[in-house]
Amino acid sequence: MIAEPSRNTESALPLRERKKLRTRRVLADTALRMFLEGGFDRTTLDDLVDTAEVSVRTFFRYYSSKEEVAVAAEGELWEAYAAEVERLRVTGPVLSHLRDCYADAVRGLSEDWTERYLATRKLVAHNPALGVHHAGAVQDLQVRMTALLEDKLGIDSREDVRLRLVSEMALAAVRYGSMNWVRTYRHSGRTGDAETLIAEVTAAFDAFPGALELSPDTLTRSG
Amino acid sequence: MIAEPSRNTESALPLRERKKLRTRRVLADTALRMFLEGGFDRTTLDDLVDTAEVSVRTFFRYYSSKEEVAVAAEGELWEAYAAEVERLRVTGPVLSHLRDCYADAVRGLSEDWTERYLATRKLVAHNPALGVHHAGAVQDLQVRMTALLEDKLGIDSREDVRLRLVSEMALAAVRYGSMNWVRTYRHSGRTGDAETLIAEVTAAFDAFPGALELSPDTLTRSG
DNA sequence: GGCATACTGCCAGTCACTGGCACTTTGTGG
DNA sequence: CCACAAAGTGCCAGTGACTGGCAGTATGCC
Repeated sequence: MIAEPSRNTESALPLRERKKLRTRRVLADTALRMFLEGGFDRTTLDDLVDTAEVSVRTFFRYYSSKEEVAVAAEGELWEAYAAEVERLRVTGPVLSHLRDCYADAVRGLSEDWTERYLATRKLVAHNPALGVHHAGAVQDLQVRMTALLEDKLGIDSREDVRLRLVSEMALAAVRYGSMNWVRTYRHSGRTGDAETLIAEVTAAFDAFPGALELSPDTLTRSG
Repeated sequence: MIAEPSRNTESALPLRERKKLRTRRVLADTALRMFLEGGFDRTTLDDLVDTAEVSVRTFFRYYSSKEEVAVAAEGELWEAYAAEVERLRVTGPVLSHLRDCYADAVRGLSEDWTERYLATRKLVAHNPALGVHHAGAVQDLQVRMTALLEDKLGIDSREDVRLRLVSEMALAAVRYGSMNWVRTYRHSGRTGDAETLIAEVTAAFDAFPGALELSPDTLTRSG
């Protein structure tokens, strides 16, 4: 649920803050590596904290669960996405706006994020418990984004059905686009790139009008 | 993830099966009652199984987690929904088809289901852990429904973006509609009724075209 | 350098969840 | 009616995630 601040301000912080940031990062990196190598279930928290050289108690001051540290990279994305939606003024169709915010958010992430994210997604794909946690995080984001849009547009989502549906659709597009992106790299050792991810997600956003009309009669095989 | 068979066949089963069904039901009912009265976190599994008069070991032969038994009523709905989608042939727009399947599924559930479902949703609303579990269950259902539609329509969801988006939209409508329905009864002791639930969800389904165009310019306050 | 504050580690505990084995109950065939 | 196999259940002794409390240590501020 909590993510690193953006990359450019890293070194201008007081020593204590830099240390915390570093611990946070070491934990996430170690976790990702160990979970990928030894499996999420078979790697115990004790193993992890020993390797990362912190105590169990400290671990829980940084991450609220074993699941959360595993998907830390994804958490960064959600933070950035929410921040971008909060930052920009809405012009034009809301759905297109959310599509563009996603692209901006991804572009603003640190250099090595793409690789960590791809690894995270592969991990999630192999583990049901992480899948559940992932679904929960997306749901949280959706609640958060709906609240942001309510403020910005001055609509109450309880009165206007469309507002909540539009954020549901946005997250659906994000989920679906990323899934396709991950699939591209499955079994290949290649590292993904951010622009391809953005392209996949954008395509999913833009496919909404067509999806509404999908029916067995009008079915063309290729779509 | 597992639900009771439909109501009409209950008594025609061998003794052993009826006993199992009864245990399953006792566990779900007891859990719902105890969690509502004493809180989900503060009620331990030991408390629950003592009251339900089964051993811990047996509990886990019926439900895979404390969370699952708490949302058993919702599990029944997902089972029924998936079964309905599997049963019926798709005619006309897929989204409308999924909307109608939902209505049929709800109508096919047992008499007291509505009340249990409403109680379940209130419980979920108060507990983050249950919210996460709920999100995971919806995600599972979505994967399952996508697979069903792939078979029925002969499309590969990896090739045709629209197929997966349509099931994302269906589940979004279901989520949103039920949320509104639950909100109606919040704080009131009244018990909800199934037709109102169906009406809310149907309205959400039908609001999709409008949601696509939602923009700050074309905003009418009422929607 | 001294002090308040924040961060960390250790300890002991709770609780969800699991494998293994012995026991009981149910359905079945002589 | 009585075995006998199969299915269901309970007990026990674990493992592992997570938490509260307290004492020790480091950092930032004067």
